[in-house]
Amino acid sequence: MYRWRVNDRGRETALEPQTAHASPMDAATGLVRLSGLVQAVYQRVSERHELTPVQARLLCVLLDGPRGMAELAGCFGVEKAALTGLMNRAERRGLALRSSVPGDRRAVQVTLTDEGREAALAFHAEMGQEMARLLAPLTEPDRERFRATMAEIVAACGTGHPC
Amino acid sequence: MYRWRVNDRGRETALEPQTAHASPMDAATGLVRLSGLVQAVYQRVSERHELTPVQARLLCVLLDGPRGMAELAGCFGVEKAALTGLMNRAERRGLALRSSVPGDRRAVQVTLTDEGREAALAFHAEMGQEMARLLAPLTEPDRERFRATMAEIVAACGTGHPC
DNA sequence: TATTGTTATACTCTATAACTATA
DNA sequence: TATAGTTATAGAGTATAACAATA
Repeated sequence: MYRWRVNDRGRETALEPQTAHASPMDAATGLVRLSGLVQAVYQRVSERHELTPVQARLLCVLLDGPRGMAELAGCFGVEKAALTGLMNRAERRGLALRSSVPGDRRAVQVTLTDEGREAALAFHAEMGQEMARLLAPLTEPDRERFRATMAEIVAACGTGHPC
Repeated sequence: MYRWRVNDRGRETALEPQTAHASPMDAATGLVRLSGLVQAVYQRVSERHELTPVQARLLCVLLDGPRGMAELAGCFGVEKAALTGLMNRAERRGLALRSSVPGDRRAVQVTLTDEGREAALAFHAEMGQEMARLLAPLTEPDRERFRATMAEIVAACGTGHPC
């Protein structure tokens, strides 16, 4: 996506342009590529910690405190039925567990195990390092400006901000 | 910037609600969140075109021209066995097809159907619009600077850039 | 022997729909 | 009735390993 270029004849260019960037990358392409980079790192760091990306995300959300199943489903933007399987696997791996909620006998509370908390913290720390490495080529002023602009975009788009 | 807003009585009020945190969003968090935003849009646009995100990506890659199965697998960073199922579904939906390669009777060439090309172009166009919308809150100079910085990051990290 | 692609199997993630239990 | 969560079923995407055909 957004990697190809169509020449002025409306024909696709051949396999060559992998390195030749005569025209600068447009903003849409930059966003998609940057996002792809971050996702790739996320997956790689997850694997390094023997987690799937979704599990890593679950653990990180739970670092903020216990959550209900429906709450987590809303967090992830998936149906609550999907959380059941997700939690079954997380529980089987000893990363999180369900406990009953005193006031409501329908509800369960999902909490991290000690192992899950350790994994979440380790994952989070390593992601921080990897993201810093991604920004390492920038000068400090550029980095700060980039950070502020990202924050602005996220804030402006924060309509449905799940978690 | 965006820290103050004038209310309907003409008075300046701080807008704390969700965005004005005591501590600003750090760069790593910004990258992960921004990436999440882009991925969410990618998925939403894919669904709007009755594609899965992976199918949308496949079609967009194929806009550059025919590709072999192993080549596509490398593109996607997955095992070639995964491409078989991916292509089976794409072919079943009439988006792409396999054809034989004259010089090599082992190989197949994957090409877009007319329908697949239309879908890819429509998807690509809409993604461009959505990404522009994401950047709409920025001032023009900020947007240009942001674009340039993204390009710099992607270029610097472009060691393994698949496609 | 190396490469291209497929098949078989298993697992994760997700959606939908129907269901139970509780509020 | 509404809410919290589960079960059942289906499908997409992926990995691994074994395989076929061709180079």
